[in-house]
Amino acid sequence: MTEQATLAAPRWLTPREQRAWRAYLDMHARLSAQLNREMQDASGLSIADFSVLVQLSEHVDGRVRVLELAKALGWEKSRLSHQLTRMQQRGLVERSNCSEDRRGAFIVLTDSGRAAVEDAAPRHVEAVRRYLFDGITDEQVGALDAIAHAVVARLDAACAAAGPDPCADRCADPGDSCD
Amino acid sequence: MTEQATLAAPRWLTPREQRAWRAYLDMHARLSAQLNREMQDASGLSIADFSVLVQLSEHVDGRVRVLELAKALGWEKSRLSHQLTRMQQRGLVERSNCSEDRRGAFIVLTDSGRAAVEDAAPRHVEAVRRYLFDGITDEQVGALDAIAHAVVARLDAACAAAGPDPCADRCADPGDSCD
DNA sequence: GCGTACTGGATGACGTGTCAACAATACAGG
DNA sequence: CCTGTATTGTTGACACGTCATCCAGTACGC
Repeated sequence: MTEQATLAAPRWLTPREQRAWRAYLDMHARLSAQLNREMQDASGLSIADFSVLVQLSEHVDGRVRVLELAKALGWEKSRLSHQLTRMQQRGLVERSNCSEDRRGAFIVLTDSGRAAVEDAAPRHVEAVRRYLFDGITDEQVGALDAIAHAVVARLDAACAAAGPDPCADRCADPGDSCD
Repeated sequence: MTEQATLAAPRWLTPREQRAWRAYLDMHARLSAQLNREMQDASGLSIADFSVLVQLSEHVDGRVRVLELAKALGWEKSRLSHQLTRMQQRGLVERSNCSEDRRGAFIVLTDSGRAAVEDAAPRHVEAVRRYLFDGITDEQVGALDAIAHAVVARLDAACAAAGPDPCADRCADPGDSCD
């Protein structure tokens, strides 16, 4: 930023760190925009649509409870609910009620939804490879993984420290999100 | 994903790559959510607000043309315009017209905006350090930087290849975004 | 000067994300 | 059984992003 802080000398980032941080932000913004755009153009799906469809397609019967889905994706239930509403309107999924627990709902993958995800997946993998993995070394893949796990561990720790109870919505680990 | 593709054997990610990719997605989702939440709680600003304010505060007179700002942030002009509208309503910035080019507009940092960014910055840096840099080695900082630059270079290349003209809106490099 | 093309910027529509509140059901204890 | 509490899921309000479009003003060829 501009000048030294008002009190308690904030440890500003070193030039190295600043450079890495800015590069990281830039990378993510552009990479995610590009992946989204390509998927939208090629298959009419957003990355969010795709992630949901992938989860559903990995359940044999293509039928999952909402909260289970939310946990698998690492999303808040409200976010998922909105997303499902939109996807339902486009015929990608359906809701069906659950007889064992009448509060609950099953989300069901439609044929159209299955077709969409199967069409989109190979293209998406190619894109991820093209922009990311084809451009970095095997060592860098390892570094990326290590960094990501380290950061997630720190977030988990902060979450647990802040208050064991309330974090429930966002502290779940995403089983696996896509690809 | 689930099974092999319909045609032209898509090169699926290796387990290593899958693991890294998922970890990366998870890290980014959670890190950005956390940084956003902390800034919102502590200073009432979003990361987007903050980025704009930082840019403005780095111009001596706190007065920048919209397109220049958009280029510095690496944002589309429309996104910036919406953002500025919201920020103006909250008194963080003002718009003033430009006499040299009567289409144009200057964006001016208000006192309130300056106070907000100066309050938020040290806390934000601390958070970035706490969740990211304090948890990784110096080597990993280098790796992160290298990876990010490699990816951005590939995106630039794709952008240039696709058509030198139309990419204009999103191909600009962000001068520096925050911290 | 005049028509045409380009530029700077705003706007509206719509998809997306967060938070807070809510409804309905489940369940535990008295 | 009845009452309080926790859980499942939806909704509404609002911030944010993208795309397509529009408008005013500038620039440029003639």
